[in-house]
Amino acid sequence: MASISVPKAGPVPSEGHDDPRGRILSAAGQEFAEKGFEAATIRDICTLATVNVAAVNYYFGDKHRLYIESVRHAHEERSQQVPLPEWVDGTPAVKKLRDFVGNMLQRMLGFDHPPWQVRLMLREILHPTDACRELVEDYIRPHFTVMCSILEELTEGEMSPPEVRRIGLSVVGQCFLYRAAGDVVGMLIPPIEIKNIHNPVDLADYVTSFCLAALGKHPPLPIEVSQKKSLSAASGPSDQDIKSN
Amino acid sequence: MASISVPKAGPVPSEGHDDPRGRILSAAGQEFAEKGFEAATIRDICTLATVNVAAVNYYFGDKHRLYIESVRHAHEERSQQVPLPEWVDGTPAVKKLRDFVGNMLQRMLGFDHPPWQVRLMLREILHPTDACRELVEDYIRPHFTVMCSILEELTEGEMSPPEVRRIGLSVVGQCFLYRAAGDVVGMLIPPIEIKNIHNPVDLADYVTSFCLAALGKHPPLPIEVSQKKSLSAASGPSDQDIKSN
DNA sequence: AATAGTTTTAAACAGGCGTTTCAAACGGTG
DNA sequence: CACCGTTTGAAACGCCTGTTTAAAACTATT
Repeated sequence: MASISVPKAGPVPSEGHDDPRGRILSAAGQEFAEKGFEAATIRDICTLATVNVAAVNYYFGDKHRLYIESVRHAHEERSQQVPLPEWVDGTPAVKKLRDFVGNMLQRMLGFDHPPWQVRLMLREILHPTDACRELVEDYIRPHFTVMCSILEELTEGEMSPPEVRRIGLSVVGQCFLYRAAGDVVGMLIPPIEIKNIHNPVDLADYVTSFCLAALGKHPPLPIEVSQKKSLSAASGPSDQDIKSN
Repeated sequence: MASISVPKAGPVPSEGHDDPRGRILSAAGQEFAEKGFEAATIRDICTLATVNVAAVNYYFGDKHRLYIESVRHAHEERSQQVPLPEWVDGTPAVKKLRDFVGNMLQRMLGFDHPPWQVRLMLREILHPTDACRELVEDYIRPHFTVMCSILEELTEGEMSPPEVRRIGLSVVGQCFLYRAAGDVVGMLIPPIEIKNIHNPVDLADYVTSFCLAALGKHPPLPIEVSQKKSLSAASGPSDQDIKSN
Protein backbone atom coordinates (compact mmCIF):
# COMPACT_ATOMS: atom_id res chain seq x y z
CA MET A 1 0.00 0.00 0.00
CA ALA A 2 2.19 2.79 1.20
CA SER A 3 5.60 1.43 0.36
CA ILE A 4 8.02 4.28 -0.23
CA SER A 5 9.94 3.45 -3.38
CA VAL A 6 13.20 5.22 -2.66
CA PRO A 7 15.83 2.64 -1.71
CA LYS A 8 18.31 3.50 0.99
CA ALA A 9 21.82 4.29 -0.17
CA GLY A 10 23.91 3.18 2.78
CA PRO A 11 23.94 -0.16 4.57
CA VAL A 12 21.91 0.66 7.67
CA PRO A 13 21.17 4.40 7.83
CA SER A 14 19.94 4.51 11.38
CA GLU A 15 20.48 8.27 11.46
CA GLY A 16 18.58 9.10 8.28
CA HIS A 17 15.56 11.35 8.51
CA ASP A 18 13.36 8.75 6.87
CA ASP A 19 14.08 6.01 9.34
CA PRO A 20 11.01 4.93 11.29
CA ARG A 21 12.73 5.10 14.65
CA GLY A 22 13.49 8.76 14.22
CA ARG A 23 10.03 9.53 12.96
CA ILE A 24 8.47 7.79 15.95
CA LEU A 25 10.75 9.68 18.32
CA SER A 26 9.79 13.01 16.79
CA ALA A 27 6.08 12.24 16.66
CA ALA A 28 6.10 10.93 20.20
CA GLY A 29 7.85 14.06 21.42
CA GLN A 30 5.18 16.26 19.89
CA GLU A 31 2.31 14.18 21.22
CA PHE A 32 3.77 13.81 24.70
CA ALA A 33 4.55 17.53 24.81
CA GLU A 34 1.03 18.43 23.77
CA LYS A 35 -1.02 15.99 25.81
CA GLY A 36 1.20 14.46 28.46
CA PHE A 37 2.17 10.85 28.94
CA GLU A 38 -1.26 9.46 29.81
CA ALA A 39 -3.37 11.35 27.30
CA ALA A 40 -1.04 10.77 24.36
CA THR A 41 -1.84 7.49 22.62
CA ILE A 42 0.45 5.16 20.78
CA ARG A 43 -2.01 5.07 17.91
CA ASP A 44 -1.92 8.84 17.44
CA ILE A 45 1.85 8.83 17.64
CA CYS A 46 2.11 6.11 15.03
CA THR A 47 -0.38 7.82 12.75
CA LEU A 48 1.66 11.03 12.97
CA ALA A 49 4.83 9.08 12.28
CA THR A 50 3.17 7.09 9.48
CA VAL A 51 4.16 3.77 10.96
CA ASN A 52 2.23 0.78 12.21
CA VAL A 53 1.23 0.63 15.88
CA ALA A 54 3.46 -2.38 16.37
CA ALA A 55 6.50 -0.30 15.46
CA VAL A 56 6.62 1.29 18.89
CA ASN A 57 6.87 -2.10 20.49
CA TYR A 58 9.39 -3.22 17.93
CA TYR A 59 11.76 -0.26 18.34
CA PHE A 60 11.23 0.81 21.94
CA GLY A 61 9.59 -2.05 23.79
CA ASP A 62 6.74 -0.14 25.38
CA LYS A 63 5.21 3.29 25.84
CA HIS A 64 7.19 4.14 28.94
CA ARG A 65 10.58 3.51 27.37
CA LEU A 66 9.47 5.50 24.33
CA TYR A 67 8.71 8.40 26.64
CA ILE A 68 12.10 8.24 28.32
CA GLU A 69 13.82 8.22 24.94
CA SER A 70 11.66 11.12 23.78
CA VAL A 71 12.73 13.31 26.67
CA ARG A 72 16.37 12.45 26.07
CA HIS A 73 15.95 13.17 22.38
CA ALA A 74 14.30 16.50 23.21
CA HIS A 75 17.06 17.95 25.35
CA GLU A 76 19.77 16.65 23.06
CA GLU A 77 18.16 18.40 20.12
CA ARG A 78 17.49 21.56 22.10
CA SER A 79 21.10 21.76 23.24
CA GLN A 80 22.16 21.84 19.61
CA GLN A 81 19.43 24.26 18.58
CA VAL A 82 20.31 26.90 21.16
CA PRO A 83 23.89 26.36 22.34
CA LEU A 84 25.31 28.31 25.23
CA PRO A 85 26.93 31.63 24.33
CA GLU A 86 30.72 31.69 24.29
CA TRP A 87 32.63 34.72 25.37
CA VAL A 88 36.14 35.90 24.62
CA ASP A 89 38.39 36.49 27.59
CA GLY A 90 37.86 39.84 29.19
CA THR A 91 34.16 40.04 28.42
CA PRO A 92 32.53 42.01 31.25
CA ALA A 93 30.45 39.90 33.58
CA VAL A 94 27.53 42.25 33.07
CA LYS A 95 27.46 41.50 29.38
CA LYS A 96 27.82 37.79 30.07
CA LEU A 97 24.82 37.92 32.34
CA ARG A 98 22.72 39.76 29.77
CA ASP A 99 23.76 37.28 27.09
CA PHE A 100 22.97 34.36 29.32
CA VAL A 101 19.54 35.64 30.28
CA GLY A 102 18.73 36.36 26.65
CA ASN A 103 19.91 32.89 25.72
CA MET A 104 17.82 31.33 28.47
CA LEU A 105 14.69 33.21 27.45
CA GLN A 106 15.23 32.17 23.88
CA ARG A 107 15.78 28.60 24.96
CA MET A 108 12.67 28.60 27.13
CA LEU A 109 10.26 30.76 25.21
CA GLY A 110 11.01 30.23 21.56
CA PHE A 111 9.44 32.62 19.11
CA ASP A 112 5.85 31.79 18.25
CA HIS A 113 4.76 28.58 19.85
CA PRO A 114 7.69 27.06 21.64
CA PRO A 115 9.02 23.95 19.94
CA TRP A 116 7.86 20.64 21.28
CA GLN A 117 11.26 19.94 22.76
CA VAL A 118 10.81 22.84 25.17
CA ARG A 119 7.26 21.96 26.04
CA LEU A 120 8.20 18.34 26.71
CA MET A 121 11.09 19.31 28.96
CA LEU A 122 8.83 21.72 30.82
CA ARG A 123 6.37 18.92 31.42
CA GLU A 124 9.15 16.81 32.87
CA ILE A 125 10.21 19.67 35.14
CA LEU A 126 6.70 20.25 36.42
CA HIS A 127 5.76 16.59 36.80
CA PRO A 128 9.03 14.69 37.13
CA THR A 129 9.24 11.05 36.11
CA ASP A 130 12.20 8.73 35.63
CA ALA A 131 13.45 10.92 32.81
CA CYS A 132 13.93 13.94 35.04
CA ARG A 133 17.25 13.11 36.69
CA GLU A 134 19.02 12.79 33.38
CA LEU A 135 17.40 16.00 32.17
CA VAL A 136 18.65 17.85 35.21
CA GLU A 137 22.18 16.49 35.06
CA ASP A 138 22.72 16.75 31.32
CA TYR A 139 20.78 19.88 30.50
CA ILE A 140 19.69 22.03 33.43
CA ARG A 141 22.65 21.76 35.80
CA PRO A 142 25.26 22.72 33.18
CA HIS A 143 23.33 25.85 32.33
CA PHE A 144 22.71 26.70 35.96
CA THR A 145 26.39 26.24 36.76
CA VAL A 146 27.38 28.64 34.02
CA MET A 147 25.05 31.28 35.37
CA CYS A 148 26.32 30.83 38.89
CA SER A 149 29.89 31.30 37.74
CA ILE A 150 28.86 34.51 35.97
CA LEU A 151 27.17 35.76 39.11
CA GLU A 152 30.19 34.81 41.18
CA GLU A 153 32.43 36.75 38.81
CA LEU A 154 30.01 39.65 38.95
CA THR A 155 29.95 39.88 42.71
CA GLU A 156 33.68 39.38 43.01
CA GLY A 157 33.55 37.02 45.93
CA GLU A 158 31.19 39.08 48.05
CA MET A 159 28.83 36.18 48.28
CA SER A 160 28.98 32.58 49.40
CA PRO A 161 28.11 29.87 46.87
CA PRO A 162 24.70 29.28 48.46
CA GLU A 163 23.90 32.97 48.17
CA VAL A 164 25.02 32.96 44.55
CA ARG A 165 22.77 30.02 43.84
CA ARG A 166 19.85 31.81 45.44
CA ILE A 167 20.41 34.85 43.23
CA GLY A 168 20.59 32.47 40.29
CA LEU A 169 17.25 30.98 41.17
CA SER A 170 15.78 34.47 41.32
CA VAL A 171 16.92 35.11 37.77
CA VAL A 172 15.61 31.76 36.58
CA GLY A 173 12.32 32.24 38.40
CA GLN A 174 11.56 35.52 36.68
CA CYS A 175 12.05 33.91 33.28
CA PHE A 176 10.41 30.64 34.23
CA LEU A 177 7.12 32.28 35.12
CA TYR A 178 6.56 33.43 31.57
CA ARG A 179 7.14 29.98 30.17
CA ALA A 180 5.35 27.84 32.74
CA ALA A 181 2.44 30.16 33.49
CA GLY A 182 2.41 32.12 30.26
CA ASP A 183 -1.30 31.69 29.70
CA VAL A 184 -2.17 33.05 33.11
CA VAL A 185 0.25 35.96 32.69
CA GLY A 186 -1.49 36.64 29.41
CA MET A 187 -4.84 36.82 31.19
CA LEU A 188 -3.43 39.05 33.92
CA ILE A 189 -1.66 41.59 31.73
CA PRO A 190 -3.22 43.68 28.94
CA PRO A 191 -2.28 42.37 25.49
CA ILE A 192 -0.62 45.61 24.44
CA GLU A 193 1.65 45.37 27.44
CA ILE A 194 2.64 41.85 26.48
CA LYS A 195 3.83 43.00 23.11
CA ASN A 196 5.59 46.10 24.41
CA ILE A 197 7.54 44.88 27.40
CA HIS A 198 6.85 41.18 27.96
CA ASN A 199 8.84 39.96 24.98
CA PRO A 200 12.13 38.07 24.94
CA VAL A 201 14.38 41.03 24.12
CA ASP A 202 12.94 43.59 26.53
CA LEU A 203 12.51 40.90 29.14
CA ALA A 204 16.17 39.95 28.98
CA ASP A 205 17.16 43.58 29.48
CA TYR A 206 14.71 43.97 32.32
CA VAL A 207 15.57 40.79 34.21
CA THR A 208 19.26 41.57 33.92
CA SER A 209 18.76 45.14 35.12
CA PHE A 210 16.57 43.98 37.98
CA CYS A 211 19.26 41.58 39.11
CA LEU A 212 22.09 44.07 38.70
CA ALA A 213 20.17 46.74 40.56
CA ALA A 214 19.49 44.36 43.41
CA LEU A 215 23.20 43.60 43.60
CA GLY A 216 24.07 47.29 43.58
CA LYS A 217 25.94 46.98 40.29
CA HIS A 218 23.53 49.30 38.56
CA PRO A 219 21.23 52.25 39.39
CA PRO A 220 17.90 51.24 40.92
CA LEU A 221 14.91 50.60 38.75
CA PRO A 222 13.18 52.00 36.76
CA ILE A 223 15.98 51.79 34.21
CA GLU A 224 15.95 54.53 31.63
CA VAL A 225 15.56 53.63 27.99
CA SER A 226 19.03 54.84 27.11
CA GLN A 227 20.53 52.54 29.70
CA LYS A 228 18.47 49.67 28.40
CA LYS A 229 19.77 50.30 24.91
CA SER A 230 23.35 50.29 26.11
CA LEU A 231 22.71 47.05 27.91
CA SER A 232 21.23 45.17 25.01
CA ALA A 233 23.72 46.51 22.48
CA ALA A 234 26.29 44.17 21.02
CA SER A 235 24.67 41.02 22.30
CA GLY A 236 26.81 38.71 20.30
CA PRO A 237 25.25 35.24 20.06
CA SER A 238 21.64 36.15 19.75
CA ASP A 239 18.21 36.10 18.37
CA GLN A 240 17.51 33.30 16.07
CA ASP A 241 15.77 30.03 16.50
CA ILE A 242 15.68 26.80 14.62
CA LYS A 243 12.20 25.84 13.58
CA SER A 244 11.19 22.37 14.61
CA ASN A 245 9.76 20.04 12.02
CA MET B 1 -36.61 11.75 34.96
CA ALA B 2 -33.02 12.65 34.43
CA SER B 3 -32.94 16.40 34.75
CA ILE B 4 -29.80 16.94 36.75
CA SER B 5 -30.63 18.99 39.79
CA VAL B 6 -27.37 20.05 41.31
CA PRO B 7 -27.80 21.45 44.82
CA LYS B 8 -30.74 21.22 47.16
CA ALA B 9 -32.51 24.35 48.29
CA GLY B 10 -31.00 26.29 51.13
CA PRO B 11 -27.34 26.38 52.11
CA VAL B 12 -25.13 23.83 50.46
CA PRO B 13 -24.74 20.95 52.90
CA SER B 14 -21.10 20.55 51.93
CA GLU B 15 -20.03 21.00 55.51
CA GLY B 16 -21.47 17.76 56.79
CA HIS B 17 -19.02 14.94 56.27
CA ASP B 18 -21.81 12.56 55.38
CA ASP B 19 -23.09 14.29 52.26
CA PRO B 20 -21.94 12.40 49.19
CA ARG B 21 -21.56 15.50 47.02
CA GLY B 22 -18.99 17.03 49.33
CA ARG B 23 -17.12 13.77 49.70
CA ILE B 24 -16.94 13.37 45.94
CA LEU B 25 -15.72 16.93 45.52
CA SER B 26 -12.98 16.42 48.06
CA ALA B 27 -11.93 13.05 46.72
CA ALA B 28 -11.96 14.31 43.15
CA GLY B 29 -9.81 17.29 44.11
CA GLN B 30 -7.19 15.03 45.64
CA GLU B 31 -7.18 12.61 42.72
CA PHE B 32 -7.12 15.32 40.06
CA ALA B 33 -4.38 17.17 41.94
CA GLU B 34 -2.28 14.03 42.21
CA LYS B 35 -2.73 12.50 38.77
CA GLY B 36 -4.26 15.11 36.50
CA PHE B 37 -7.56 15.03 34.69
CA GLU B 38 -6.83 12.15 32.31
CA ALA B 39 -5.02 9.82 34.67
CA ALA B 40 -7.47 10.22 37.53
CA THR B 41 -10.34 7.75 37.22
CA ILE B 42 -13.92 8.12 38.34
CA ARG B 43 -13.72 4.69 39.92
CA ASP B 44 -10.77 5.70 42.12
CA ILE B 45 -12.48 8.94 43.06
CA CYS B 46 -15.65 7.12 44.06
CA THR B 47 -13.74 4.51 46.00
CA LEU B 48 -11.97 7.27 47.92
CA ALA B 49 -15.28 9.02 48.52
CA THR B 50 -17.00 5.72 49.44
CA VAL B 51 -19.79 6.23 46.94
CA ASN B 52 -20.99 4.32 43.92
CA VAL B 53 -19.56 5.14 40.49
CA ALA B 54 -22.97 6.30 39.35
CA ALA B 55 -22.92 9.05 41.97
CA VAL B 56 -20.61 11.21 39.88
CA ASN B 57 -23.07 11.17 37.03
CA TYR B 58 -25.94 11.78 39.39
CA TYR B 59 -24.44 14.81 41.13
CA PHE B 60 -22.21 16.34 38.46
CA GLY B 61 -23.29 14.97 35.10
CA ASP B 62 -19.88 13.89 33.84
CA LYS B 63 -16.19 13.85 34.63
CA HIS B 64 -15.48 17.19 33.01
CA ARG B 65 -18.06 19.10 35.04
CA LEU B 66 -16.81 17.38 38.16
CA TYR B 67 -13.34 18.68 37.37
CA ILE B 68 -14.56 22.24 36.87
CA GLU B 69 -16.39 22.11 40.19
CA SER B 70 -13.33 20.66 41.89
CA VAL B 71 -11.14 23.55 40.80
CA ARG B 72 -13.74 26.05 41.96
CA HIS B 73 -14.04 24.21 45.26
CA ALA B 74 -10.27 24.25 45.63
CA HIS B 75 -9.71 27.96 45.32
CA GLU B 76 -12.76 28.79 47.41
CA GLU B 77 -11.42 26.63 50.22
CA ARG B 78 -7.90 27.95 49.85
CA SER B 79 -9.08 31.54 50.03
CA GLN B 80 -10.62 30.78 53.39
CA GLN B 81 -7.62 28.78 54.59
CA VAL B 82 -5.08 31.52 53.89
CA PRO B 83 -6.86 34.88 53.70
CA LEU B 84 -5.05 38.00 52.61
CA PRO B 85 -3.32 39.94 55.35
CA GLU B 86 -5.06 43.10 56.52
CA TRP B 87 -3.12 46.14 57.57
CA VAL B 88 -4.03 49.08 59.75
CA ASP B 89 -3.74 52.50 58.19
CA GLY B 90 -0.23 53.83 58.22
CA THR B 91 1.45 50.46 57.90
CA PRO B 92 4.70 51.00 55.97
CA ALA B 93 4.61 49.68 52.41
CA VAL B 94 7.80 47.75 53.08
CA LYS B 95 6.12 45.78 55.81
CA LYS B 96 3.07 45.24 53.64
CA LEU B 97 5.27 43.81 50.92
CA ARG B 98 7.01 41.47 53.30
CA ASP B 99 3.68 40.33 54.69
CA PHE B 100 2.27 39.80 51.26
CA VAL B 101 5.25 37.76 50.06
CA GLY B 102 5.15 35.65 53.20
CA ASN B 103 1.45 35.14 52.71
CA MET B 104 1.94 34.18 49.08
CA LEU B 105 4.67 31.68 49.90
CA GLN B 106 2.51 30.17 52.58
CA ARG B 107 -0.41 30.02 50.16
CA MET B 108 1.70 28.42 47.45
CA LEU B 109 4.06 26.20 49.36
CA GLY B 110 2.19 24.97 52.40
CA PHE B 111 4.19 23.26 55.08
CA ASP B 112 4.99 19.64 54.38
CA HIS B 113 3.23 18.44 51.27
CA PRO B 114 1.15 21.25 49.90
CA PRO B 115 -2.58 20.62 50.29
CA TRP B 116 -4.39 19.26 47.29
CA GLN B 117 -6.12 22.56 46.71
CA VAL B 118 -2.79 24.18 45.91
CA ARG B 119 -1.60 21.35 43.72
CA LEU B 120 -4.84 21.33 41.77
CA MET B 121 -4.73 25.07 41.17
CA LEU B 122 -1.13 24.79 40.06
CA ARG B 123 -2.11 22.16 37.55
CA GLU B 124 -4.74 24.49 36.18
CA ILE B 125 -2.20 27.30 35.90
CA LEU B 126 0.31 25.14 34.07
CA HIS B 127 -2.18 23.40 31.79
CA PRO B 128 -5.19 25.69 31.60
CA THR B 129 -8.64 24.29 30.84
CA ASP B 130 -12.09 25.83 31.02
CA ALA B 131 -11.69 26.22 34.76
CA CYS B 132 -8.75 28.59 34.42
CA ARG B 133 -10.51 31.85 33.61
CA GLU B 134 -12.58 31.72 36.77
CA LEU B 135 -9.52 30.77 38.80
CA VAL B 136 -7.67 33.80 37.47
CA GLU B 137 -10.51 36.26 38.00
CA ASP B 138 -11.65 35.05 41.41
CA TYR B 139 -8.36 34.03 42.97
CA ILE B 140 -5.22 35.13 41.19
CA ARG B 141 -6.12 38.60 39.94
CA PRO B 142 -7.34 39.88 43.32
CA HIS B 143 -4.08 38.83 44.93
CA PHE B 144 -2.03 40.26 42.09
CA THR B 145 -3.90 43.54 42.29
CA VAL B 146 -3.17 43.84 45.98
CA MET B 147 0.52 43.33 45.37
CA CYS B 148 0.57 45.89 42.60
CA SER B 149 -1.05 48.48 44.82
CA ILE B 150 1.57 47.78 47.47
CA LEU B 151 4.34 48.22 44.93
CA GLU B 152 2.73 51.39 43.67
CA GLU B 153 2.60 52.76 47.17
CA LEU B 154 6.19 51.70 47.68
CA THR B 155 7.53 53.47 44.61
CA GLU B 156 5.44 56.57 45.24
CA GLY B 157 4.36 57.07 41.67
CA GLU B 158 7.83 56.73 40.15
CA MET B 159 6.60 53.96 37.90
CA SER B 160 3.85 53.47 35.39
CA PRO B 161 1.25 50.75 36.01
CA PRO B 162 2.87 48.47 33.39
CA GLU B 163 6.22 48.81 35.11
CA VAL B 164 4.62 48.07 38.45
CA ARG B 165 3.01 44.97 37.03
CA ARG B 166 6.35 43.82 35.67
CA ILE B 167 7.96 44.21 39.09
CA GLY B 168 5.05 42.27 40.51
CA LEU B 169 5.64 39.42 38.11
CA SER B 170 9.28 39.36 39.15
CA VAL B 171 8.23 38.87 42.75
CA VAL B 172 5.72 36.19 41.83
CA GLY B 173 8.20 34.44 39.57
CA GLN B 174 10.77 34.03 42.29
CA CYS B 175 8.21 32.38 44.55
CA PHE B 176 6.54 30.44 41.77
CA LEU B 177 9.73 28.62 40.81
CA TYR B 178 9.92 26.87 44.16
CA ARG B 179 6.35 25.64 43.91
CA ALA B 180 6.18 24.67 40.25
CA ALA B 181 9.70 23.31 39.84
CA GLY B 182 10.39 22.41 43.43
CA ASP B 183 11.62 18.92 42.62
CA VAL B 184 14.18 20.19 40.14
CA VAL B 185 15.32 22.90 42.54
CA GLY B 186 15.74 20.15 45.08
CA MET B 187 17.99 18.25 42.71
CA LEU B 188 19.98 21.37 41.86
CA ILE B 189 20.61 22.63 45.38
CA PRO B 190 22.28 20.70 48.23
CA PRO B 191 19.72 19.48 50.79
CA ILE B 192 21.34 21.40 53.63
CA GLU B 193 20.92 24.59 51.69
CA ILE B 194 17.25 23.89 51.15
CA LYS B 195 16.66 23.68 54.86
CA ASN B 196 18.78 26.68 55.71
CA ILE B 197 17.73 29.30 53.21
CA HIS B 198 15.14 27.86 50.85
CA ASN B 199 12.31 27.76 53.36
CA PRO B 200 9.17 29.90 53.50
CA VAL B 201 10.33 32.31 56.19
CA ASP B 202 13.86 33.01 54.94
CA LEU B 203 12.60 33.02 51.37
CA ALA B 204 10.03 35.70 52.13
CA ASP B 205 12.73 37.87 53.67
CA TYR B 206 15.05 37.27 50.78
CA VAL B 207 12.56 37.87 47.96
CA THR B 208 11.38 41.04 49.65
CA SER B 209 14.93 42.29 50.14
CA PHE B 210 15.85 41.41 46.57
CA CYS B 211 12.93 43.44 45.28
CA LEU B 212 13.53 46.38 47.61
CA ALA B 213 17.21 46.47 46.72
CA ALA B 214 16.37 46.48 43.02
CA LEU B 215 14.04 49.42 43.61
CA GLY B 216 16.69 51.27 45.57
CA LYS B 217 14.60 51.21 48.74
CA HIS B 218 17.17 49.12 50.55
CA PRO B 219 20.92 48.54 50.55
CA PRO B 220 22.12 46.16 47.82
CA LEU B 221 22.36 42.47 48.49
CA PRO B 222 23.75 40.55 50.27
CA ILE B 223 21.51 41.64 53.12
CA GLU B 224 23.07 41.31 56.55
CA VAL B 225 21.47 39.06 59.09
CA SER B 226 20.57 41.95 61.37
CA GLN B 227 18.71 43.64 58.56
CA LYS B 228 16.92 40.43 57.73
CA LYS B 229 15.81 40.13 61.33
CA SER B 230 14.43 43.64 61.36
CA LEU B 231 12.55 42.91 58.18
CA SER B 232 10.88 39.76 59.33
CA ALA B 233 10.07 41.10 62.77
CA ALA B 234 6.47 41.81 63.67
CA SER B 235 5.04 40.03 60.68
CA GLY B 236 1.48 40.20 61.87
CA PRO B 237 -0.73 37.68 60.09
CA SER B 238 1.65 34.87 59.68
CA ASP B 239 2.86 31.39 59.84
CA GLN B 240 0.16 28.88 60.27
CA ASP B 241 -1.57 26.62 57.84
CA ILE B 242 -4.76 24.66 57.89
CA LYS B 243 -4.18 21.02 57.34
CA SER B 244 -6.20 19.54 54.51
CA ASN B 245 -8.34 16.51 55.18
C1' DA C 1 16.63 -17.55 -8.04
C1' DA C 2 16.69 -19.24 -3.40
C1' DT C 3 17.67 -18.32 1.21
C1' DA C 4 17.84 -16.13 5.78
C1' DG C 5 17.21 -12.17 8.53
C1' DT C 6 14.94 -7.98 9.26
C1' DT C 7 11.11 -4.93 9.07
C1' DT C 8 6.15 -3.93 8.28
C1' DT C 9 1.42 -5.12 8.30
C1' DA C 10 -3.51 -6.08 9.63
C1' DA C 11 -5.92 -8.15 13.03
C1' DA C 12 -6.90 -9.49 17.44
C1' DC C 13 -6.35 -9.64 22.55
C1' DA C 14 -7.43 -8.60 27.39
C1' DG C 15 -8.31 -4.94 30.31
C1' DG C 16 -9.73 -0.38 31.88
C1' DC C 17 -12.23 3.65 30.88
C1' DG C 18 -16.54 6.94 31.23
C1' DT C 19 -21.09 6.37 31.15
C1' DT C 20 -25.77 4.26 31.46
C1' DT C 21 -29.25 1.32 33.01
C1' DC C 22 -32.83 -0.09 36.05
C1' DA C 23 -34.24 -2.00 40.10
C1' DA C 24 -33.73 -1.71 45.08
C1' DA C 25 -33.47 1.17 49.22
C1' DC C 26 -34.53 5.29 51.45
C1' DG C 27 -37.32 9.10 53.80
C1' DG C 28 -40.62 12.11 54.42
C1' DT C 29 -45.90 12.89 53.85
C1' DG C 30 -50.92 11.53 53.43
C1' DC D 1 -49.34 1.40 55.91
C1' DA D 2 -49.19 3.14 51.14
C1' DC D 3 -47.52 6.62 48.35
C1' DC D 4 -43.87 8.97 45.53
C1' DG D 5 -39.83 11.58 44.57
C1' DT D 6 -35.00 11.12 45.68
C1' DT D 7 -30.85 8.64 46.30
C1' DT D 8 -28.02 4.42 46.02
C1' DG D 9 -26.43 -0.16 44.10
C1' DA D 10 -24.57 -3.80 41.10
C1' DA D 11 -24.08 -4.82 36.61
C1' DA D 12 -23.54 -3.96 32.01
C1' DC D 13 -22.56 -1.27 27.66
C1' DG D 14 -19.51 0.53 24.08
C1' DC D 15 -15.38 2.34 23.29
C1' DC D 16 -10.56 2.96 23.44
C1' DT D 17 -6.19 1.69 25.47
C1' DG D 18 -1.36 -0.70 25.32
C1' DT D 19 0.31 -4.75 23.72
C1' DT D 20 0.87 -9.07 21.06
C1' DT D 21 0.49 -12.17 17.28
C1' DA D 22 1.67 -14.40 13.03
C1' DA D 23 1.83 -13.78 8.39
C1' DA D 24 3.46 -10.88 4.68
C1' DA D 25 6.90 -7.78 2.49
C1' DC D 26 11.26 -6.36 2.05
C1' DT D 27 16.60 -6.46 1.91
C1' DA D 28 20.83 -8.44 1.34
C1' DT D 29 23.72 -12.38 0.73
C1' DT D 30 24.43 -16.71 -1.32
